[in-house]
Amino acid sequence: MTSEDSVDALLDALVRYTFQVTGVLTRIGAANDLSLTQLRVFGILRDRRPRVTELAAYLGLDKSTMSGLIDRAERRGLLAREKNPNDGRVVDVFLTPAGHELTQRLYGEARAILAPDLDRLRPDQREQLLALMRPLLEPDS
Amino acid sequence: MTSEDSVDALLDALVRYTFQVTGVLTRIGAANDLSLTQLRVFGILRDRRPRVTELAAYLGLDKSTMSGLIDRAERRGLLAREKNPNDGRVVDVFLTPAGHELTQRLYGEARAILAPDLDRLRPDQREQLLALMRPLLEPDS
DNA sequence: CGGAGATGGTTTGTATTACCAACGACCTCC
DNA sequence: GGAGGTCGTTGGTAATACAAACCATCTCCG
Repeated sequence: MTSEDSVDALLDALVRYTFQVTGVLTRIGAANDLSLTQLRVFGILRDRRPRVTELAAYLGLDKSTMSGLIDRAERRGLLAREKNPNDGRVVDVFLTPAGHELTQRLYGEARAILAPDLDRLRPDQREQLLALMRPLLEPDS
Repeated sequence: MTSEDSVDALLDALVRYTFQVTGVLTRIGAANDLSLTQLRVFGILRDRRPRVTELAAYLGLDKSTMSGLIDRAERRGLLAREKNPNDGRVVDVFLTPAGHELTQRLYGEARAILAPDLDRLRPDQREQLLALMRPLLEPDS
């Protein structure tokens, strides 16, 4: 059962760290009039162009929640909607240049806050951590 | 600059994974009528007995937000308030037995969902990941 | 002592986030 | 060329979040 314990301890650390990062991101967002959810939206849109329903699925939110979320961000010129040419029902969502810029800037701020932690790790440890983390980001989960 | 890149890539992976875990926790919470924020509250209270302001500081929330949050959870018997005997202004917050039980159960659910990912790592990799992660959880940040 | 100022938490008011149910537009497939 | 399904929005309600104003309590200095 040592394997069980090792999973438990790791899970605990991951969740704890997740909350910690969440706190940092919440503060950064607040400083820029963005909620954590909007930050998550932007994080997803960085390298994707999903339809509304896909976006909702990624975030675990209802599609009706997405409407308002997209509305407000669109009104601020940070992202945009576009009817999918292949299917008239579908609406694709994507970052505007201003949205990309803002996202980049916020990631920069996050970096400035979180990086000092990571800097405490040796370069080879960082590589190791990254390598260990990659399988956790696989699409299947 | 390879060191910079390594930090960037790692930070990106961490944030991405954080969002992934956040999604999982949001779903688990929703299945139990709890918001992500409440989950975070319970996560903190697992091993602490903070005053309202401390709790707000941990979460990056305003103290006025905490009042309602605590109200609702208290009404459900999951946590409780108690006047601090040393300072009449201060209100300490802590989990009730029912709250501890629920928190335990939810962590069990999170484990059931996230553990399969972690199981894909070899035991020694898990130890390694945990060891690498520990310094990130130090109090200072 | 005794009050002035600071701190801790709640209350009030408003915007955002989130769900569900119902709807209108569009697609699919027979 | 419908019937039924899918996609996104709208309307209604509750929870979440902030800021400002408030009362109670504590601190500390005269």
